[in-house]
Amino acid sequence: MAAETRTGTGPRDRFRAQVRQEVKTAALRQLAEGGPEALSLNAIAKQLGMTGPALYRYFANRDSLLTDLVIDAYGDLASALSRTAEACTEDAVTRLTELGRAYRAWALAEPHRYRLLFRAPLQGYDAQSASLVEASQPAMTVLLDAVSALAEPDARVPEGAAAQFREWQERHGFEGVPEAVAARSTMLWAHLHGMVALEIEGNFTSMGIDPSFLYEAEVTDFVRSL
Amino acid sequence: MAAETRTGTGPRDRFRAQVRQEVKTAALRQLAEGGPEALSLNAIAKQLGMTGPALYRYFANRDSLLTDLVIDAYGDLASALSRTAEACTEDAVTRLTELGRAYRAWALAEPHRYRLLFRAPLQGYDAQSASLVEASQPAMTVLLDAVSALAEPDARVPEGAAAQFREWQERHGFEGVPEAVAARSTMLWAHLHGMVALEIEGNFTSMGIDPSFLYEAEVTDFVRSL
DNA sequence: TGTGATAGTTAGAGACTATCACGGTCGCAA
DNA sequence: TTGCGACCGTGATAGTCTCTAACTATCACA
Repeated sequence: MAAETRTGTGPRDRFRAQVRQEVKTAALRQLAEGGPEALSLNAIAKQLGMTGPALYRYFANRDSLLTDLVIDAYGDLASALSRTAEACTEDAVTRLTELGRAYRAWALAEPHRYRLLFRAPLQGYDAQSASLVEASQPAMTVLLDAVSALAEPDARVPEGAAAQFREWQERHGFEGVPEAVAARSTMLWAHLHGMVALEIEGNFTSMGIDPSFLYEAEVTDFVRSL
Repeated sequence: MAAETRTGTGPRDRFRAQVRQEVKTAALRQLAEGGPEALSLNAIAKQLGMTGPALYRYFANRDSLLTDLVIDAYGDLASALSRTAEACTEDAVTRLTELGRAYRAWALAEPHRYRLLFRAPLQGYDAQSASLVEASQPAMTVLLDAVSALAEPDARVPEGAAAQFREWQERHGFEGVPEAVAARSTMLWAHLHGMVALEIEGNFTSMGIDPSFLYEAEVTDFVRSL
């Protein structure tokens, strides 16, 4: 399969990597303009000055390109979050607050990529989904760390749920964290996602409301609840 | 335009209405199986025993059919919620709690329709979007009522935001409700949506976690915060 | 300098949305 | 009852898309 990513070092491999990158860039532009349905391999190829079928030398198919974009996006989100966490040298409360803001900021800056991440990550439940779940972990790690600095580790979690969280943590190497912290982190994620998802889909715009202060309230409420 | 919905009463109009309904039913089945991308007018027509172009007598185009489905779905959600609210004769706390559960239950029962509602309701910002926003109001009304029975009406809301909520309420006839209640209701909606959206996209499944207890915690936390 | 892997092309199958012109049919009014 | 007009459904067609196959040109490297 010529469409696989073999990481060689010859000039041909470097050329290959560059074209792949150009394809992805063009794809992101298309995504930003017309949504994921508008992503057309044909159009991308034309933009890069080649014919449609040439792209299949670089990506096995449309889904494969999308998967690549998703993985990149997870990486970007994670590094944006961890940069924020590291830059914030103050107390744990402001660090978590800043993290919440950074989450929204990233989503608003690149709504099409955010949508790509959390809209239907597992459309095909096959092999790829495993790598997608894998790719989503670093971002979760940042959240977990920030929450665990604040949450009381002994809050009670129903036994069944606790076991599920323990297993999940073991599977992904979050083993130092109490289940209560994992549960609270997941709820924080859900809170942030709820606001952000409604916002980027235009629900607040259509209400004529600027959700900034709602989001702020959301974050501070959560931090206070820990 | 033959594709418009003229509401006459002759036999021809009744036939027309029935075919439109059959088309929508087939569309929902397709949607449930393969997601919104899989919705194919061609396939629907074949299922109903006609050729593709015949469908254009009933719906102007693919988007028009989808818009119809969205409006129907809003109606269904609203009536599911209001049925729950009316059936619950107990105190305001359990009524709001039941409402939260009903919201999730509807979304889990028909994830494809829930997705249709909150995924990209305003893809084209033109005339249709107004009717979509209109269609989403009844469900919001139920939430507002249930929250206003509990929330303290004098909680402070930043002045700018308060003005926005006042305008929004005026536009849609929610005028009896204090702005603080509107703000809290919106946050409740965001909470519910956050959990539900993550759940129906399979994020908890891929974590191996049953989010039921998280959702319960979500709802009770919110009710307690009022 | 020759050879094999790779990049890109054209042609084409099989989907799809959507438009058009045509013929059949049904309802309704004269 | 009859005739007309509105409406339904069809086949043909344009234009889009993904993806495959066969072929050619080119480039790296031994």
